[in-house]
Amino acid sequence: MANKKKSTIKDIANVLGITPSAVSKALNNHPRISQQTKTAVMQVAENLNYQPNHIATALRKGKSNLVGVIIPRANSNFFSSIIEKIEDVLNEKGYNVIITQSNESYKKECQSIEALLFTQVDGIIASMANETVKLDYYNKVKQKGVPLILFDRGENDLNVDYVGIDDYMSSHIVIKHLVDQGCKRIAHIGGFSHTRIYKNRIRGYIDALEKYNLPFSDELIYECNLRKVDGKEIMKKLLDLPIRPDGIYVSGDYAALGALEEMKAQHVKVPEDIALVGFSNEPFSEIVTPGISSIEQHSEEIGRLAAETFLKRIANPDEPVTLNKMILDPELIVRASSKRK
Amino acid sequence: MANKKKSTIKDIANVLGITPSAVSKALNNHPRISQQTKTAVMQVAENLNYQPNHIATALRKGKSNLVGVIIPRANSNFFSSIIEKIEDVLNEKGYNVIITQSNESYKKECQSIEALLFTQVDGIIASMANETVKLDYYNKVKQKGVPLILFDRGENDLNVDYVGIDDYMSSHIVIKHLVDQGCKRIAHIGGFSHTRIYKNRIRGYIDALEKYNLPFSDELIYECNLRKVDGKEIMKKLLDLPIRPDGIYVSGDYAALGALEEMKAQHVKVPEDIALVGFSNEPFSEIVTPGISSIEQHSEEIGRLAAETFLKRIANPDEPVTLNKMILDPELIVRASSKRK
DNA sequence: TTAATTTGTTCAAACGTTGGAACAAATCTA
DNA sequence: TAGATTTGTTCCAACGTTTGAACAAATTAA
Repeated sequence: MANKKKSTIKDIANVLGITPSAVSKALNNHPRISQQTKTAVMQVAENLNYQPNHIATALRKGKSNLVGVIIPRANSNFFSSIIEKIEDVLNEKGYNVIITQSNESYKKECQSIEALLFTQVDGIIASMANETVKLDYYNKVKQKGVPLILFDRGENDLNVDYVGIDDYMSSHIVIKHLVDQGCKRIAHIGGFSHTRIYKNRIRGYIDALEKYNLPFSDELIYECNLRKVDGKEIMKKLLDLPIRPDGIYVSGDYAALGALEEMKAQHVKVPEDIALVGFSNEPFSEIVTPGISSIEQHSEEIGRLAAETFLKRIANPDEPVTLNKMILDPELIVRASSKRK
Repeated sequence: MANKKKSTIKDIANVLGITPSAVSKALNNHPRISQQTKTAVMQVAENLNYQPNHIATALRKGKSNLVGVIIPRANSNFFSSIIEKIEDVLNEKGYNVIITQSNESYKKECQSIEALLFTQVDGIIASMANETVKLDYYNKVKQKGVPLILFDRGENDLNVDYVGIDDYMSSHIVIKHLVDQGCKRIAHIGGFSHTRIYKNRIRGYIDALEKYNLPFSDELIYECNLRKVDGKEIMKKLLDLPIRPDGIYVSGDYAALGALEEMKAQHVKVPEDIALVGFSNEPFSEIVTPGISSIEQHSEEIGRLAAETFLKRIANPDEPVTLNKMILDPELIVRASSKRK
């Protein structure tokens, strides 16, 4: 039969004929407890199969050792490797990680925040949903004094720590590459510009076009949810233009895939007729034919930095929180979809 | 300035000049508390922006309202939609979900279990890592009386609730389809047979071959980690055989993708020369060219059932736990990679 | 009118752990 | 040898909530 009843610090104390607080101190390696009792306590704890009650500790200490992570959707390599890294770093320090998905919905995101605050997490590491424009819930987190770290999808106005890549620069890198490959008319399939990262990529795209003296017009730029279907449909419109573009820069690999599919369907040669570059280097991008060139965002690095920033915040709770941006350099992985030479 | 100090039940009691226990009862809608005080308490709670301290409740009640979910890797549509559904169902009932990834590693999985037990979760819903053969840690969960529900990657020997599809039947469906398409020599790229689901698929494959009087030999079957590279390498070996197979059944879409890539590289026509069927219907499977036929596992349904089973367990804690398998029917999505007619 | 019941609240202990204050015993200092 | 210091432990209150028992007041029953 399983020994259902859990043993507590009290049980250990009873066995040894000492007080619970002595046991507690022994377990926490308090300097004033003799080595002798410490080893005795360890021994008995082992025998009784003692497991500390984390909840009691949390109540007493006023911290839960839980960190909440909010992501739009786990269903991408980018986010799942960030999480993996965050877990690595935080588990090391005795924290557990609660992951919730917003599914790109503002409402679900608010619920997640509520739930995490309710669970008394010691901090929240989040990437905002596409839909999110109102910052009220995030402000609530800040107000409660719960450390908040944003990554990838952030927002300057919140004035908190942020980890991400340089989106503006990414666009410049992509456009330069396409220009180098001989593209003269480059379209952009972007995310919605109310999300900061997509806005920056759009800005970067427009500025880079100007820099290289390329034509820009409204018919060359689209904003969407960046799902595969979105890429496909927008590609359709782009192919219907009187003058087709000869290069496409897409802000997400799923959408790029959709675009690629449509081009194949219409027998457009990639990259000869139209060169294609995606974003975030999903595993399938290297798999499809032709492989899709894409921007690698160094997700592990982002995860590591986000976790470490949280730890730093916890260590210095009095330090005032300000906008603290950690910006990593993007890297373009060139594949067949844009390699003409 | 933010009002840092959190208000407690005591504060409400002080304002109203009643005792904390009256407040607690009012908040919990105790029948013996007058409607009058109830509304008064609600009012004050609202004013003070009172947030119940979940940890204190957890300590007092002996339950955390946290449910742990262990998955091999979030990086697949299958797992991320299961999680989404589990969250849906459990949030509804006031539970929060802690997600951890084992990354297919036994060691990481054990750590996850430790961490979840340490966090005092009220139950664990898990899908086992590929690597896992020893069940000691899962037995520990059972022994502690923490409800354990397995999905997809389960193990009969644990004698707990299990939700998954009929893997044996899946193989039969796939083989029948390939036979219908005229395949005479079908190979299988499977997962490691020490994992129950992969063993069942292998058994199904072998039995189905026999049923249709098709040749079987050791050179036609491989076990691997089902990553893209694995599929690619094994495909290489299959193409080097003196007599090539004319149909390939792969136990995972990533590996199927690798196999497809290799066939394209060697100018094998798919499905004319070799027909291909994958498993788990990842989003990219319909995207690539040719689209990969695949088994749809009804992930939302699996998630829903797993969560509901947990709730049932919690509601009837005294009911003895036994092997309780809930098996869903798989569905083959036929795409270009295997459609010859 | 008295006893029994119902209603609304308070009391007190508990959940398991922690940590500062208090205290006795042992050791050191001058 | 008295006083100061160190060492090892106990004491006690606290973290915020819950809950059964107790109790007084109000209501009902007989």
